[in-house]
Amino acid sequence: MRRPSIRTQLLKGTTPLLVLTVLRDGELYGYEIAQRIRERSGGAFAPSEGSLYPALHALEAEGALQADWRESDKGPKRRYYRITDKGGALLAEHEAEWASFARGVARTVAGPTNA
Amino acid sequence: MRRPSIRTQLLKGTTPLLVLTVLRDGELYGYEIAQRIRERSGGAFAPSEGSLYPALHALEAEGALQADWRESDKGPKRRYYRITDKGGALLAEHEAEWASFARGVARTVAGPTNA
DNA sequence: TTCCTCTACCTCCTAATGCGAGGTAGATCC
DNA sequence: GGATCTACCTCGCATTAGGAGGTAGAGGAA
Repeated sequence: MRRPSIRTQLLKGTTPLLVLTVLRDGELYGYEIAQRIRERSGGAFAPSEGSLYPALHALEAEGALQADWRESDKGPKRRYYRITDKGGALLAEHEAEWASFARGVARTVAGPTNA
Repeated sequence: MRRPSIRTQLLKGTTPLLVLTVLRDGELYGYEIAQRIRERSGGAFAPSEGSLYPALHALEAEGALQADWRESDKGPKRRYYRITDKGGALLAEHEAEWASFARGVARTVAGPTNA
């Protein structure tokens, strides 16, 4: 009954934040998004395809992302995603939530003695 | 189909960390644990009973917590929990995981420009 | 040609878990 | 008796990360 790693549970809910974050700096296609997240997190996160693609589709359905297919000269077609205004607002919301959440954890873990 | 708040998803996986943290400073019973978490988080977290009690039972089953029933002079019996050595180790693990995770998010969200 | 590999997309299923709703009981007060 | 508060508990739903498996194009090797 190995528990499925603490990390996996902590990750829940952060995928939209991470995806929107890397797309803030320009359009990318799926694989690239995963790579960027891996790079920028310093290797801490490596989203699996099974979680990344569904998340992208959900964000697109929500209107947070816009996407189109493009040919590649060296492989299959790619689906490029870019962030919309709505996505920008959602990103801000996610950032705020994350900040408040992380602050809450820090405060709780921090000290036994706090008023 | 309102999405169930970002916060609810972020919370996943943090309950053991929060519970073990407040118990590090002394034994408490269920309701008290919830109150302490609420206080210490500055109101950011207010674990529901539906998530708190199952989490306590799981931690106890894992050997991270030890518990016993005691009478109260002003209400129903209470179940007091205290942290074991194993629980201390688990807490350390959760703290480390959290720290690394939060660092990863911070790094990713931080800057478009990082090597 | 045929085969293998790499890129790039996708979906199904399982496991974990927070939460709301609902339920049991003791104690106190009107 | 009835209401209310404390304190415990469980059930079922919804969300979501991940692994496994599947499709398909392009390029190189045998």
